[in-house]
Amino acid sequence: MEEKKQESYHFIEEIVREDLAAGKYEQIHTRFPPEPNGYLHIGHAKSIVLNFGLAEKYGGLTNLRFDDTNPTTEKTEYVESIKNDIRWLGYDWGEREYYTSDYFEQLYEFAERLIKKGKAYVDDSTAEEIAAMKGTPVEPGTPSPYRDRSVEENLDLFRRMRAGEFPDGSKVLRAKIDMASPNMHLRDPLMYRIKHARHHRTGDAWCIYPMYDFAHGQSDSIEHITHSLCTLEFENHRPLYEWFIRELEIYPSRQIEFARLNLDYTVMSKRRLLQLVEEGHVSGWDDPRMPTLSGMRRRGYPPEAIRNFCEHIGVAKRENIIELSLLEHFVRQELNKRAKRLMVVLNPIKLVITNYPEGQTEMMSTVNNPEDESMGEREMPFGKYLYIEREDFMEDPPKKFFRLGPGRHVRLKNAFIVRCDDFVKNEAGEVTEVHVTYFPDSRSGSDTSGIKAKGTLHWVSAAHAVPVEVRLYDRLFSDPNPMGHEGRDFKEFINPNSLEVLPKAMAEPAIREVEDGEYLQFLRKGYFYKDSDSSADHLVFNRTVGLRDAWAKIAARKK
RNA sequence: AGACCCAUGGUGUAAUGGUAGCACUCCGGAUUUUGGUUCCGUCAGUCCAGGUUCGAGUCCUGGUGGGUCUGCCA
Repeated sequence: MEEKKQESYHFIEEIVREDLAAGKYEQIHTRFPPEPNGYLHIGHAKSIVLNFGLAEKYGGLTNLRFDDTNPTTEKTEYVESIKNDIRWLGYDWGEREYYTSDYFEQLYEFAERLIKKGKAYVDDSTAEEIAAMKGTPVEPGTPSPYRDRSVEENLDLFRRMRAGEFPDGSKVLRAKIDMASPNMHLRDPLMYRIKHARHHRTGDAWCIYPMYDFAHGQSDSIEHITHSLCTLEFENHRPLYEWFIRELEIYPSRQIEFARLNLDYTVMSKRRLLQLVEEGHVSGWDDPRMPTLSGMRRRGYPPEAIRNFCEHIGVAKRENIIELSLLEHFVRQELNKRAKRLMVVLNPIKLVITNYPEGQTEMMSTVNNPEDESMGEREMPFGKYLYIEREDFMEDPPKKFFRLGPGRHVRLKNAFIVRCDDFVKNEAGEVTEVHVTYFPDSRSGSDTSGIKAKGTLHWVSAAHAVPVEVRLYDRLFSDPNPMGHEGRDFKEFINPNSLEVLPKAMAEPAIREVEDGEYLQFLRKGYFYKDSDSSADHLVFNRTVGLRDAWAKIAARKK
């Protein structure tokens, strides 16, 4: 018997399927509409995957549209980084790259149309007056004294606004809807404001700019977007979105809202991220600790992992905070398949093999990736003096410690089994050297020693070691929800130890051949990625994410 | 205070009136020359109160809790 597993779809996909089944559209058309005023973050990735993914799956199209209606915050620099990030995620918008600013003339014409219908008017009130007359959710607003200007006067004034006759803030164009609506967005919302500012694309052609509410839905309509997907905070805007479309009698795009992505131990708004950058809490938008796509790329997150993550978190209307461990799960899943294994000792301590001939070097063969035979093998030099991880030796180890301690045996990965005989301390009481004897007949692949070693250590030949800088990262905030504390600033929760620099880790010689963009695993230490700060003689590696670590859990529990 | 929206294990998400399932996390075990990977398993959930129904996580009513809105930002 074949058990058919019922596929389930999220509510937006359900709507799309119903619309398609009902023949409402021949094909769906979505759009990803960033404002070019900052860098994309993982929250945008959810929207990108949703919009592009849906269209891809159902044979539709997705437009990339820059929502550039505010000339004072937007820059071409951001346009480029946004395009770069979308491409990196693996999506292609083809020729469909649009700008709301391309529609300024059309939007202006829409506005005149509403004025002529008596549905829009020019208001000379100040911003403060308009705010005061707006009322509150429980008290109706009061109509502006300019609300009943004639169509002719409104048209004349609006044209003169466009012509640049009036200074910033002196006049606005408002939709004439309902000053008593319980929905504040319907209390004569602003459509246009005067801004004598240079726009990054239209230059000085305009001095009036449409507001979001008078630009977004209309742009969707112009592009014949069938499903306009946005986040929950626009829910209250939907009646207005529909009002403009109805009054203008233009293509009826449909707005559907879903819950934005939140991750624990970080913040996810451009404003907050900008603050972290400007105040120097991080090195930039692409700091590897940032939840930006550029930060994650620099840290070594593969785009496939981010996509998988976005596809698995679901789409719903309920507020959520997703655990970072879920994202890390997808990162590890991807990296485990792909990362080239290397041996790098992060905190070195010297290991001396007392019975190994002085000056001798032999090559040890090791696989580049046990998960992928096609990645081949490489040779590692082995000698009398090695580096091992400081934490792999304990003078007085507890029971479950499978590593080195006086009298204990351990396997040096892809080499020999050694027994610890002795160790050397300095005046400060720190262990500086560990002395072992090796068993020549225990060589990997031809072990006839019969000795069992419970633990396996990574190592690097001291004579061939390449010093590198390693950067370890922890979560940016020490609180799972830094924004969730009323009356407290999110920056109070910044984790002061989110970056740890190890200036002199010791790597095997193969580290020199690591290419830019290559995914790595430093054996037993985690996944790593060459940082852009690297130069030929100074290599820097970011730890993308650690390995799951059963011992760390046991050790932590003991305390 | 008013309108709109939301409520399922620790987290996220399914179940479209008919056996509450999946993933992550946690915990335990097997395998392992990475305390990794892989495999197996355990614990754990429908906000509350009524109602409709043979049957309610699902529908209705009322609560409670949370979110959004009172920007010439998007």
